[in-house]
Amino acid sequence: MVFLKEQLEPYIGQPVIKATGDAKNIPFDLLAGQPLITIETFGKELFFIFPAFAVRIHLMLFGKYAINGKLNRTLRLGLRFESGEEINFYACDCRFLSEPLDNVYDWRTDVLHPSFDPAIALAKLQQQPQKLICEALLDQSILAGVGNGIKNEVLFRNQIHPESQVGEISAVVLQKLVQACVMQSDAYLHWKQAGMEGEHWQVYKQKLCPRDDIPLRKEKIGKSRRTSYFCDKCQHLYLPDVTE
DNA sequence: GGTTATGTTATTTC
DNA sequence: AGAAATAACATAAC
Repeated sequence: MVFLKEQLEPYIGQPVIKATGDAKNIPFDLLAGQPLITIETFGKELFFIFPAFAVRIHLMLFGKYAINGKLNRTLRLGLRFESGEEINFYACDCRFLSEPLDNVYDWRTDVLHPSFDPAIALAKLQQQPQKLICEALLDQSILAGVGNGIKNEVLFRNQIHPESQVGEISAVVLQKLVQACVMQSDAYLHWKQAGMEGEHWQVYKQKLCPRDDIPLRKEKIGKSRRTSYFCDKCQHLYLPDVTE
């Protein structure tokens, strides 16, 4: 969402002339005339901040947007600005927030936020020792913004098997993983900015392990059944010692 | 044409 | 009641 925020920065300061769409819980009439104070992001969420409220956008799996254009589908939320330019959102989740964002979001958990605090992420990971590492990294309350691609890349690059249990991984290694999530998220943003999205995945959506050319495993792991791409040969599995 | 997929929340079930 | 499983949403690509 940071990528989208950057593209929308020209609209900051402009009043919304008209708001349209089929989003529930969005007061389209109230939006008209409101000046866009600023735009914020938290993980995969984007916020349009107005003087007395905010509008939250989450693209989920299928969300799309068009800047100064329309897509051939049902409009969820469209904002036209004073300059005549507009932003249109489709198939996304929109919410109206009347509470200050600081009361709802802890910016220190957002991997791309300047105030991200790795010590908090580490502590939260250690509070869930039974969790599988592949699920823990996707937990938005621990590492907001980390998605399935970044999860797979971070685990491969640190040679950690996705089915490893958090409690069996040392603090030093967990710390490395947290750091890697930040670096990988940062790198992903740079790829997007360079228009080279998808060209830098080492394992995500790939067939062969780049280290030794053997086939990668692709499996749905854990309660959330999200796909993990991994190499059993390169990635070490940390499990409790069952020899009693 | 069936399955899968950058994700999360609501509902149902136990 | 509360945890855990399942459904729901919505759309393009393989």
